[in-house]
Amino acid sequence: MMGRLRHEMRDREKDLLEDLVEETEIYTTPTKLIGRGDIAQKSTMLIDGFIARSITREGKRHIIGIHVPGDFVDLHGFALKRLDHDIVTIGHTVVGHTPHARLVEVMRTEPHLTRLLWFATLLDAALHREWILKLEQLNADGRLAHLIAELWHRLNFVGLAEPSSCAMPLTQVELADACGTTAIHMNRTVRAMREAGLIDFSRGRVMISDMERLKKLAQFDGAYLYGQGDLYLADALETEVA
Amino acid sequence: MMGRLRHEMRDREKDLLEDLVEETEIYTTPTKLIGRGDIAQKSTMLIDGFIARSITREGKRHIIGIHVPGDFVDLHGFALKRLDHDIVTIGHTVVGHTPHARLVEVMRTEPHLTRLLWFATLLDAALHREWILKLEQLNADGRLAHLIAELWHRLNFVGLAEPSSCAMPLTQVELADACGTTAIHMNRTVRAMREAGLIDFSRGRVMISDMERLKKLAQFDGAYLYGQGDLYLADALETEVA
DNA sequence: CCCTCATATAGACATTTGTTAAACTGACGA
DNA sequence: TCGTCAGTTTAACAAATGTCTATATGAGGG
Repeated sequence: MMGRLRHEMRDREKDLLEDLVEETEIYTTPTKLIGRGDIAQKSTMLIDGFIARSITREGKRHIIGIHVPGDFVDLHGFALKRLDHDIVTIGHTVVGHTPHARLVEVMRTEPHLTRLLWFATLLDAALHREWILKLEQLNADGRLAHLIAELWHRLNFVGLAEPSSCAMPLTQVELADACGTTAIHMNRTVRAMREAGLIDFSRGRVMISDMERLKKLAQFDGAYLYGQGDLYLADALETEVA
Repeated sequence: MMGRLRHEMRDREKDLLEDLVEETEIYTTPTKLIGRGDIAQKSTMLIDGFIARSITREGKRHIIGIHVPGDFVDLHGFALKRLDHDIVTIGHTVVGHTPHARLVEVMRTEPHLTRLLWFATLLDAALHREWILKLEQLNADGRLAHLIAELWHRLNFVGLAEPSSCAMPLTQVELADACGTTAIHMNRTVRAMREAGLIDFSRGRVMISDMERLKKLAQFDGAYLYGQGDLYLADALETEVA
């Protein structure tokens, strides 16, 4: 969740952030990086691929958030004693790690970067609110459309989207878990949207044939993603340092 | 969202927090305190009553979060440029205000309290995740049960719940908006749960006849509410000051 | 090359939920 | 006291979604 904050950083902070990430790891199969209830000693930065936050209850898995490259996946796990959900990789994934001791050090010595870390968690919360709205407001096709539109925009923010396609390695089961429906109904939904000429999946990518219609179906706004220049306090506090 | 953090504070910080709140206001009718898109100059502390975060889209209102006394309602609005949703009062409500300028001052001079403010927003995010799960996992009766169980526990945290009842001034329409269903279906659900001897509403309160059955129906865990002693970083950073 | 497994697809049916329309209740002000 | 209005309740029907069962497809391993 740091990717979209880069433009708020000074060069020295970008260097600091780079230094925070170490111990790069690669996963090619679905892997649970951190489990619910674990007390993590480090936070995870997603470098390439996708990561889901998920909770399994009554035998069913639910995906409550998806991360794209550039995101700090479990920054909040650094402050809250134990994580309330699992962190699992999707597809081919590369992650870096930051020991919490390093973050504590940053909080002591780098107040401005500390605020950016805070803002990163606030952006997470804004994404959560949009997911709540998506689930309350839309039915299955709208939810799928919304998920695709959101991921395309977020990937586009970090330069990883094509004009009418982007990576989408989620299986239909995972799409269902993220939309609060069943795999079978998700299959119905995918088929209907494909036949309607809206989207198409192939080899881990999604082709978006009609972005406008997709966004309309999803009632997708995008303002909640908070693009550049939307950070308020960053400006207010900037004066203190300048 | 500060209520449950009080036990993490030192006396001086409690005083500081008290000082932050000023300009107390009382509302007896539903009032929109802040609107989506507004750039707020102050944050709102809920002192008594209830407040909902809501978004109206396509003529339908959706509630994406409910606050209880002791919560800092829009702390995030202090960092994000504009709020992504409305803040509306429910029933009889008393709020206090804190100018953002005061919060900026706190961030500069009170690092420990600043962290607690951060944690408060992280607890909000944890609540959001539980709402996502509730919407993905449960159908209407489970969602209502979950909402009631959550609010009872949160009110209990701040000493405002009776053993088998608590305030619940939401109308059935509002309950529906918070559970992602229609008012009519919510009415069906309320009736079924009343006939099942689970709950009963009367005069702005809900009686919980069978808390265990209610929690089971809601698959309610409660761990996500993060009771006392669950803050991790607070301890880690404490050593730095001691 | 075939086997095996995860994934995708499909049909039939049950259940939940949405929609529309209408009536009922209680609080409150004219 | 009588309307008025927000909130609640009910019924009948339509649409969306879940469940169960079964088959098809496609990639990877033996």
